[in-house]
Amino acid sequence: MAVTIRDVAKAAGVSPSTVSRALSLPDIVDPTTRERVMKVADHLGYRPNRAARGLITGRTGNIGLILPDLANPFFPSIVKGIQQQAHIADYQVFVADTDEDPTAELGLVRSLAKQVDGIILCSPRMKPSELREAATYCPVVLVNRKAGSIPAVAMDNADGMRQVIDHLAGLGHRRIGFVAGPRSSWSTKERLRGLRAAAAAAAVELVELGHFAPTFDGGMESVEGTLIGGVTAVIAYNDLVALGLLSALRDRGIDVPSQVSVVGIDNIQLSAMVHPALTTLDIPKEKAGRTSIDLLLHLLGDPAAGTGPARELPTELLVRHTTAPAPTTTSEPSGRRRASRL
Amino acid sequence: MAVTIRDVAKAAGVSPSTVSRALSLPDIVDPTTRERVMKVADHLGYRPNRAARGLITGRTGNIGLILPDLANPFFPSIVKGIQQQAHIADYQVFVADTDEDPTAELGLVRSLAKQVDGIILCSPRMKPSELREAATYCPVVLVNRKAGSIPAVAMDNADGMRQVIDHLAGLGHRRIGFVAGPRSSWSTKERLRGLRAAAAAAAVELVELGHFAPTFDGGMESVEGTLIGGVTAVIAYNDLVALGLLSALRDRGIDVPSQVSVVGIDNIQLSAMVHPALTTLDIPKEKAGRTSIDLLLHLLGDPAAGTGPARELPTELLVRHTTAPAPTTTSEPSGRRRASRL
DNA sequence: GTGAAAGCGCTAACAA
DNA sequence: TTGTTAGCGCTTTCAC
Repeated sequence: MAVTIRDVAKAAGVSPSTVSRALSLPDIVDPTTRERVMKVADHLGYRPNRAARGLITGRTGNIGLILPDLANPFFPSIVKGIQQQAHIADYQVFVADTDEDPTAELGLVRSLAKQVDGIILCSPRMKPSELREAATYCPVVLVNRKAGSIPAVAMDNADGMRQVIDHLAGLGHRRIGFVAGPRSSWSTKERLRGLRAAAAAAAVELVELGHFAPTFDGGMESVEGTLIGGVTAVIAYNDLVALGLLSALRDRGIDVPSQVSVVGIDNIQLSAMVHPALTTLDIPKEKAGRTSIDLLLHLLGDPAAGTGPARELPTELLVRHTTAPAPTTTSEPSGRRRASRL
Repeated sequence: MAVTIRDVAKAAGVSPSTVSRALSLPDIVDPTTRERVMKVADHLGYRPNRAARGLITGRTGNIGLILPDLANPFFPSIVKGIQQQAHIADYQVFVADTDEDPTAELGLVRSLAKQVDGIILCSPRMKPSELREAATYCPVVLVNRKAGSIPAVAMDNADGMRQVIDHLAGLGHRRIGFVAGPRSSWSTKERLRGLRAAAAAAAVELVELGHFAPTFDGGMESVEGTLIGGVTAVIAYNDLVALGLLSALRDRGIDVPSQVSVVGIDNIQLSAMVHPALTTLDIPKEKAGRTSIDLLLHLLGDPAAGTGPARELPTELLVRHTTAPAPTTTSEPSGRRRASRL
């Protein structure tokens, strides 16, 4: 078997406890001894068994991450942010994908709870009561969701939606559609709320085009409603939906820049790769990941922490292609502005 | 603290070992006792501490997954495949992203080895000697790589490259470029080898356009070489590179369908989302993930397994848009075939 | 500053 | 079939 703390102790001529201390609390052991132990440990290729350590300390050195769908490029970005910080703090990350199944979330929390020091729930779809239950199993941090006093990292949806509406309104759009995500999505509700407020403030009409899966296919399905909605611009739940919608519009021969403008949310890499590029609301995804784990680690170190308000991350509208509405639909002149094909 | 096996034992009026058996080897315990124990355990919300169990059984119930870059959509697909199977077998998955840093791989293997029953190395960039070392730390399965007798899952690069070359040659292309990935990538070497063989067999000229990062940006950078290479078609290391190249070609005013054909590899979701869609070589990614974990679990159950030959997964060329070369460059007629813009 | 001993939660001999 | 005992690898009192 592998080399244990006893092997090191024996080889270094000290007791296991001394080895343990030399590694965990270097300060309280004699420098000479410490050096020797370190050297021997290194030489033998000793690696502490974290499970054994966890058994006694109650700390596993692992954190869990539960998210709806790794296939949505939005999430890998967050995972990368989390991994970076986790690695620095010497934590390992369990990743679990629910495949957009809200009922799977709580079960995953339960089965993960014992093996981790904390769990980051990314865009959880579960009900508030379940969220509260989840938080009883182990420390939890939320991303893209707020619920009671559970520590959370979210984007500033109100401000983000305002940016999008103001931008489109400024171009002359007066009737703007919103393709919503799943009903169970907190972001859907928040964005809807933000859009309504912003639309009212900008005196434009917001047309709610229904709920769709937060995927490319979901976006394609939303094309019907978009067409009969009589809108000159559409805001999609996220970039994937926006791209699906665009694809379907193109399939139907709708000339996208001139007839309809589409704006996404998330700024996934892909949104800049298509041609023409998609105008989208950037969310600092890796930063959200980093913030969430910072919050969690802070919480673990100081259980009193985390009761503060949720962190709100700023968003930024990336205008890549936008167009004024066609003269047919509104009275606005179709100016020299570029087209939001995508 | 949480409810332990002793709590259950006490409440059920049996010994801890009976509880343990009732849960792990239900067959060898009296049905009546078993029922009672089960009920009490369930009622108390007992969840076995896997770390403690692992300490004694030597099995953690975890598996590790190390991959170069979650931001490349190719990898999340594999992760999803792995997760599915892992979940069924009641395994948790540690995911670690190296950020395309080959030197980080071995370190991750070492730090993960103790906490997992096995590791899946996805597209590892490390040297064969390091790979051999990695395999000494814990059971390892390779994806997109072969090395000695280490169990592996790989695509059939030779056949895949033949499909691509035959397709392009059939359209009349006589001078075909290849934008290679990182030198440290095994796939780069294999694909190069396959391409050379296929090109020779089809009597077309293969122009090696250099090595680039396996990313969108890498693809963009490859545009220079592509332009001076005098090729009518380009095969990219993967879809991301293909998309980057296409974007750069478009930026330079190169009319992509008529002047250059581009073919990708991987069939990431994205390749079907762009317009026009990218012709690409499909790799069964989720299946690769599932196969790799099947291999690993089989290996864990039966240490004699895994010495067999590597699994080779079939690939399939998805022709979405392709074009014959422009008449200027070769003598081939530019037929009625469609254009490989993307 | 260091060692001996106890025990984290669990399973695997070995008895009964 | 079940209980008792020992111990996985580690940390942490408590003596010294």
